[in-house]
Amino acid sequence: MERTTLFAEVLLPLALPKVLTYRIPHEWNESALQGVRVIVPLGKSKMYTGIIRHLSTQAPVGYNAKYIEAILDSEPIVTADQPVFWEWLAQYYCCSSGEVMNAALPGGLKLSSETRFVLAEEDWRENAELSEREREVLESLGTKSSTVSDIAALLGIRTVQPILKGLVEKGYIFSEEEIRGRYKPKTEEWVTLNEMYSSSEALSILFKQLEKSRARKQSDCLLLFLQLSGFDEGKNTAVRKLDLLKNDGINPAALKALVEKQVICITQVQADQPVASSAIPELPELSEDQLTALNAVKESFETHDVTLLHGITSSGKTELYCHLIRETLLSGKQALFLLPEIALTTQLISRLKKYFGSIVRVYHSGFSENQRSATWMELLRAGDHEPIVVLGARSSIFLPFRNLGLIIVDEEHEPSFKQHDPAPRYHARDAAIVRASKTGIKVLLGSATPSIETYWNATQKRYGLVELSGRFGGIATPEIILADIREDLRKKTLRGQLTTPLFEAMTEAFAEKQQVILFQNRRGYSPLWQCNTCGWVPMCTRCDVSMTYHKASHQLKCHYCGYVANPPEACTVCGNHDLKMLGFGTEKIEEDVRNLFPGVQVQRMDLDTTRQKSSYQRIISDFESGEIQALVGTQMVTKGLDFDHVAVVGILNADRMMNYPDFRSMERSFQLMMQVAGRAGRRQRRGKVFIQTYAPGHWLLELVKTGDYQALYEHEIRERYHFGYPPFIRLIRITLKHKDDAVAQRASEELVAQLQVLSSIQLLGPEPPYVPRINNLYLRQLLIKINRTPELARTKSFIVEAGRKVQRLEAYKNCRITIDVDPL
DNA sequence: AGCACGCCGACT
DNA sequence: GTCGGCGTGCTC
Repeated sequence: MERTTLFAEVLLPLALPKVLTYRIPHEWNESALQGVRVIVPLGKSKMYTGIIRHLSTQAPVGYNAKYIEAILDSEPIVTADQPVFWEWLAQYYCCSSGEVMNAALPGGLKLSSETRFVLAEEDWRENAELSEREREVLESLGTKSSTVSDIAALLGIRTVQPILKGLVEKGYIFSEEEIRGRYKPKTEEWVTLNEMYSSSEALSILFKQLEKSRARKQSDCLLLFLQLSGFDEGKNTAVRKLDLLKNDGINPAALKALVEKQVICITQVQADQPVASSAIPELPELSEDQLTALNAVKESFETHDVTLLHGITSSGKTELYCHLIRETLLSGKQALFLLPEIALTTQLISRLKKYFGSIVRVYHSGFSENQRSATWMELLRAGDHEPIVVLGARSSIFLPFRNLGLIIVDEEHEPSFKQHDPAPRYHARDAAIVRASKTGIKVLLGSATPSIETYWNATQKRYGLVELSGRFGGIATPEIILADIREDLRKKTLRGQLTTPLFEAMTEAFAEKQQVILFQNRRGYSPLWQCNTCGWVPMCTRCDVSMTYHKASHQLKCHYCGYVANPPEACTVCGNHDLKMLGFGTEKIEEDVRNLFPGVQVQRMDLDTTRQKSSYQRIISDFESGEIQALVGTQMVTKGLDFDHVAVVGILNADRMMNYPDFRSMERSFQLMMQVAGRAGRRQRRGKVFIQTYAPGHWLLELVKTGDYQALYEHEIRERYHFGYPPFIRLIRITLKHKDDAVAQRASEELVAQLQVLSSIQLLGPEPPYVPRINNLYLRQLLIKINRTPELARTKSFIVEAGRKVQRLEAYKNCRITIDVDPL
């Protein structure tokens, strides 16, 4: 009889332009389902994990489909709506669905093969015709198998493929594909009684037989099993193998014999996850303001899917979120709480865990692949009404919730919600809103300083808006003081980088056993060295930026490509030894504080001091315990930290961020400064915030001083309207990279020419960005402004196609083009 | 992403 | 010459 042959369109986690079609072996016709994972060969020898998107009986035309190698799941690994969501994201953010899948699935669920080379012929030494390198490879394979990269490292060359190929052909080695799946769900072995022996009669016969064959151990074992399984009470429950074996006189051999006689069966059962205790806890009561706001949010959800909660720092948004989460869980749905990555490693987690206990799952890059895969599988297998709340970074919008009811996006304005590189360059907040809109999920955006776009959506009634005012628990807003750096320069009283007012406040704070946080948005010691004679500046050899001096390691580092060099003894142009340092970073501030306040414990917190994951935690807890009195850091010190004894906060150079050439720089600076200021004086007393500046009269600083978000919004939205920026238009940024500056320029001009035909867009550029060369590639940027048009999707595909057309041209084919939709 | 193929400089 | 770097194109 003729059997149907099935073909599967398989989505692979790669930047492939389309899905690939594979053939399904007949014996798997029944188990090949949409949404299950399969292992497929791709190219010469690699195996990848893919997901079946569609099944068809139609053989593809023009090529012979390869067979799928294995089916990994008996049930779909994704919920039905997920691939649809992926495709939407791929289209919106101009990338392939494979790239979205790659970002969505935790690593542990993406098995792939690794080619390992194994020695086949022990007597290779006899052969005199082997080259030195071949001998070296065979020698190392004598002890253990290796991967291609192992061998490349061993030989110190890159092209090892020909050598290996030669050895395979000559029969000295062979390769094997080892499929590496990193996710191993914890399983336990459970023992059950075979149906045959469920009656007392059958059992007594069995016992007699065992006695006859002197299988004493076996009958002991069986007896104990029956006891544990509650046989006497007429029950026949399964018993954990471990529980059985931990009793004296029970040995594995006896158990094995019983299994062989088919008296009992041993089955692998997925170990119990810390089962979500379905009890949904009570929460501390809300203040009157919070309760009013909570009711307002709920009311708003009746007419809006998305609501913005605008509440200043420590106005108690978290408690409100918790109540909302609780109500969602009570209604039988699940909740997702999105936070910027960095805020996830802090106190908030312990707070939520305290409230919700085992219902909470945390999901971000700090967790192992196995743990993340476990969370994924747990959500997938959870009952529709199982109460679960996931606390996660941006990638948790991809989790397979069965019955999601609420998404909270805290610190909605945070730029880290947007993935920068690699594709998909998605914004988790926007993606959450899209995911929610298709399924009736409610989204709550929370921020003390909402992004201009979000606030605009709220004022346009597209989103609901709830204002939460008043600091929670009677904490006073900090006093903000502008410290004029020029004044200290004139009087020559600048201490290191500290102005007199900041210095004095710090002195007082330390005397009163209070703590200080200093913020400088730049790491290293000094970002710029300059020859005092000729003006020469040490630059990165691969990028067009000056090298930053790091004193601790006594090195010059490029913050763009990571290039490291030794600091020059003298100017390489004029030979003069007179080099001066301009500008300052966190390292310099740390040194200043150490010099100015001997005896005060200072700690720096930036990328350089938190390379290992644990060090971040350690610094936080040392600061919390009071072991450290002064914390000097970059952005890191601004996120999600609450400390009780911070009397003084210093922002060391407000001007740099305000002068950054970007249409969002005022908004950003305002958000950043408000956030840093919020670290001051959490309880008991009013904290002081010093903003050091060369321009104390700047309008933005005045607004920061009064914390006037409304005024900032009014100002910014007018500018955005006037100059044509979001939310009034949509932005797409195209970056072209080429090793030749002129080619990059010409290619971008060609792209402009291609795009000129679109009537609904305006083009800005091409122009070299702020840093015009990174890693030896010259950059050009093109900003596309798209008017609000219903043809957005078509415009985007036109842009993607235009990019491809440019790349197809002979002269520009090795030009790299990246498209960033809604760039930040 | 990884791997093969093909082109070209700098070594035996 | 040929080894090995590097760019380019394809993968069902």
